[in-house]
Amino acid sequence: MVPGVMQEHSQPEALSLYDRLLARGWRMTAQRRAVSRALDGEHLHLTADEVFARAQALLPEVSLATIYNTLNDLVAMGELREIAAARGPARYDPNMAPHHHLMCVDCGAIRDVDLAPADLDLRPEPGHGFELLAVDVTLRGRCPACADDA
Amino acid sequence: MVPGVMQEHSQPEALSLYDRLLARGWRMTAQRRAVSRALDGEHLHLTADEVFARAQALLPEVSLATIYNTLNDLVAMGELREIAAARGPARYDPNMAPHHHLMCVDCGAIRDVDLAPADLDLRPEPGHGFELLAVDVTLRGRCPACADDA
DNA sequence: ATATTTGCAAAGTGTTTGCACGTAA
DNA sequence: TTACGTGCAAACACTTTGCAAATAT
Repeated sequence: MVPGVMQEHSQPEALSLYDRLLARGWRMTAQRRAVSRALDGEHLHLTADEVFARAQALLPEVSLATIYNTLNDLVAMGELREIAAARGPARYDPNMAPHHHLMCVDCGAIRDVDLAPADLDLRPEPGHGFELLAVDVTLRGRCPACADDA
Repeated sequence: MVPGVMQEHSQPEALSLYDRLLARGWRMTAQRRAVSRALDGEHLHLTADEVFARAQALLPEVSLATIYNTLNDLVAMGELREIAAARGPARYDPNMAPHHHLMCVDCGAIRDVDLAPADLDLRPEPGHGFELLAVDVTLRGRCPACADDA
């Protein structure tokens, strides 16, 4: 695969994070390449530490501070989103397509859920004068594995 | 108003947090009274520090550690909930009736929203085998004040 | 009387920052 | 060449914890 070359017929969303960053002309470094590759994949909801571990596997000298810097930059650029669901360490999701999350209250496992956002966005009522920008939905429950244990 | 005496015709939700705690036979101390009174009111979404400030106004010797202990106890008891929306310091909501939140992306102000939970709960589909327990909805937008500034 | 709660201060997480050095463009 | 990214270590914000003294029941 040739980085930076967009195929005419592919959906833009199909590009990897790394390719999207190149396409944007983002100043590329070994560290940023390691981070963006660490975030490659579907249904990923990694913490900064997990991204760090994956990035280190690709580039052992990378530092945690750089992981944080890069994650923050990506979020500010709109190429990554911070998941609202979790209380502890922040979790990051490279899938910018609209979707929501289902989180296990016992083990913290997160799955993607493709609820039609229309279910909620259609309601102009609850605005209270707010200009509505986004709707975050987090479903909470017990995953099959934890349900068995209980 | 007589604490601990439940009126036959009032909805149980109408009791103040303090009264609910008494009714439950919770071991009451000056500190816990100060905290539960600090949380009295509608549409409150206080941080631990804010609860601390309000509790100090009622009982100057109260400590922040006790605020945290008490808030955690109340959450564990199901008498208080931690709002998922916020990233920084945790925010606590004494209103246990089902409702959601609308948060200003600029100033962080939070308002309650009474979306019918049925809008989402009706969908058995996205369970992926999970036993669904709750649905958190956070609407994000710009509040009237911040919209004017921008 | 005694099991529980409190306060303090210290430790623990998770994240950010200042600054000298390194490097992509 | 130089504006920008990186690494380190220290600082930071928030929360939890261990233990001795205080207290509700």
